[in-house]
Amino acid sequence: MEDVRVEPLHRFGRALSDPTRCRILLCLLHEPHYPTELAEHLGLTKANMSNHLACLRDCGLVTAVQEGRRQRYELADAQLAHALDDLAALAAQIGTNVGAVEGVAS
Amino acid sequence: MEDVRVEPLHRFGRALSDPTRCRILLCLLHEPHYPTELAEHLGLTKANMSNHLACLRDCGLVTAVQEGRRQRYELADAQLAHALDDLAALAAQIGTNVGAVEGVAS
DNA sequence: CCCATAGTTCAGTCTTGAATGTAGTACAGG
DNA sequence: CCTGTACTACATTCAAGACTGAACTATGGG
Repeated sequence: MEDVRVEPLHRFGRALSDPTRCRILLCLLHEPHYPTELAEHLGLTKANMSNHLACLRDCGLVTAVQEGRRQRYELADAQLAHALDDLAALAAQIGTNVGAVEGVAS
Repeated sequence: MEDVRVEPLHRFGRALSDPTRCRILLCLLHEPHYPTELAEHLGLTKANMSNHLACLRDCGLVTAVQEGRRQRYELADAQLAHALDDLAALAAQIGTNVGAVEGVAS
C-alpha cells in the first residue's frame, strides 16, 4: 500500500533531525568514540548523550561494542561515512542557494 | 568552532524527520506535482500540505514554480533525486540488519 | 462584477521528543 | 564485600512542531 522506502527514510531523518545528533555523527565519522568522551567534547550530560546514542542505535546508524566496562560507539555501516559525507556536501551546496536567494547583491 | 556541516545536515534531517514529508518527497522524486494533487493523493488537508511544503522549501529541498494560478512543486536539485534514492536504499539495507539482529543465523 | 478554485496564513489544540535529575546495573580495584 | 567509575533507564518538565478549521489572497471564467 505505502512506499516501503518511507519508513527507512524517516528513520534516517529522525536521526539527523536534531543538531546534537548531527554533531555526534560527525564525530563518529572519523573514528569510534566513548559516550563520556563525546559528552565532554560536546558539552552534554552523560544522560543526555546516552539518550541520543540510544536514538541513533534505534535508527540503526550506530552500533555499540562492549569493551571491558566501556562502550565503544561507531558507525553501523562503512557506506554510511561516505553517504553522510556526500549528504552534508549536497546539503551545504543547496544551503548556499537557499541563503543566496535574498540579498546577495550587497 | 563548530563543524559547518552540522547546520546543512540538520536542515536536511528536519525535512526527513516527518513521515509525511518523506512521502511527499518520494512523490516528487519521479515528477513535479501540485499541492492539491499531493494532498488528495496522501489524504491530507490542503493546509497541512501547504505547511509541509513550506517546510521543505525552507529546508531547500523543493522549489515552487508559479504556473498560472497553480503552484508546481519539484525537487530543488537534480542530484537530490539520486541522493534520496541512494539514501533510501542504504537506510533500507541498514534497516534489514536492524530488524534482523535477532535471527541472523539463516 | 461575482463566484469558484488554488493555495497560503493564522490561531488554537495536542502530540512528540529533547533536556534534566535521579535512580539502577555492571564491572574493576582495593 | 565495598567503593568508584561507566553507562543506561526512568520520570518529569518544557518547548517545538504537526494537525485542524477558518479566514484571507490571487487568479480565471461566466
